Amino acid sequence: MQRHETDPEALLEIFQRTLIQAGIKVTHQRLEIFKELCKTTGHPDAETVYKNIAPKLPTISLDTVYRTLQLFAKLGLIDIFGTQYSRMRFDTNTKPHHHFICTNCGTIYDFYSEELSNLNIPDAVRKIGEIQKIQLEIKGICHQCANEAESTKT
Amino acid sequence: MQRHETDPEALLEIFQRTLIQAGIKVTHQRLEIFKELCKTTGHPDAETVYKNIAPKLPTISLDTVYRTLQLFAKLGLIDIFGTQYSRMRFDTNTKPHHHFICTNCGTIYDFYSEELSNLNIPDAVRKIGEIQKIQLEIKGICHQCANEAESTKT
DNA sequence: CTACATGCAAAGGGTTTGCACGACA
DNA sequence: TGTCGTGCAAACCCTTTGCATGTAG
Repeated sequence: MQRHETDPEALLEIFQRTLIQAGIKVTHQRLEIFKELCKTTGHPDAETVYKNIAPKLPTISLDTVYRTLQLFAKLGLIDIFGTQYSRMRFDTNTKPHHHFICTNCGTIYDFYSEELSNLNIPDAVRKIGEIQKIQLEIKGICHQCANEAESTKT
Repeated sequence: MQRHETDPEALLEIFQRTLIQAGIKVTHQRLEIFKELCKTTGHPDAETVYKNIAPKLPTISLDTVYRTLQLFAKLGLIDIFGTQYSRMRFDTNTKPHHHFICTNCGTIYDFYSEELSNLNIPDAVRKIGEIQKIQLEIKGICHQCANEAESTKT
């Protein structure tokens, strides 16, 4: 079962418990970084987090923010977008299509579906902004990687 | 109207015409890079393209590949994923949700939809690999950016 | 022939790492 | 008090840029 909490206090408690269970110290920096993340919407980048907590922690450094965020991700407290396979990728496929992204090798597979290309978009989205492109993004492990893992087992 | 060609020759013709119309020279390098992209699936990164054409163009350099790919993207011949907002982004939202990504400021907005969280995934996808996570990714311009652009016009 | 494209090498920006000091349990 | 976490600075990787030479039209 997944955690679906939104209550700040509940989140903080989960945070503390998770760290303690993992034998990791609950430092001032880690606490502030986590609180900052809970507060923010818009999926901030490391520098934004850094700037926002700087008033409270004047001596913190950007690399601590990075290290802490990676730690949180390992503990399953947060999600990270972007780095693991953040190299630019290129393709000539200009037909409407969707993506299957292998989280192991980074390969992006295209697939097509008329149904998925004609989805009902909730009104909430129009309140956010003007839509240019809609794509389904499916993450998983491609069979090729799965097979390689299998054959390496031996 | 969008281009939906798959025939290699048709693609090459469009390629040549597009470059000529834009007053851009059809060099050996550009041609090979484009052909390589047409041939490949899996949205290669710059280095992969570079390695694949190296046998044909032993003196080509990686930066030419980058420059050429950016040029193609500007001309609308290809799509690029990843660089513009490739900084890592973090969030604590572990509820099932979808993303609206502003292509101007890079902000990621979350939205929710029960309907969209229970989509029919085509069988073709299962042939690619094991699914871990399904998210809709909507790209566009958020109202905040649109408003700022408006007020700057003056 | 001339302007544009390329190759080289070095710079740039975001992220990661090694090391010694500092702080939590 | 011992061990883990932090800050500093330098390294690292991918991508971009400046400049002189090469080449398509």
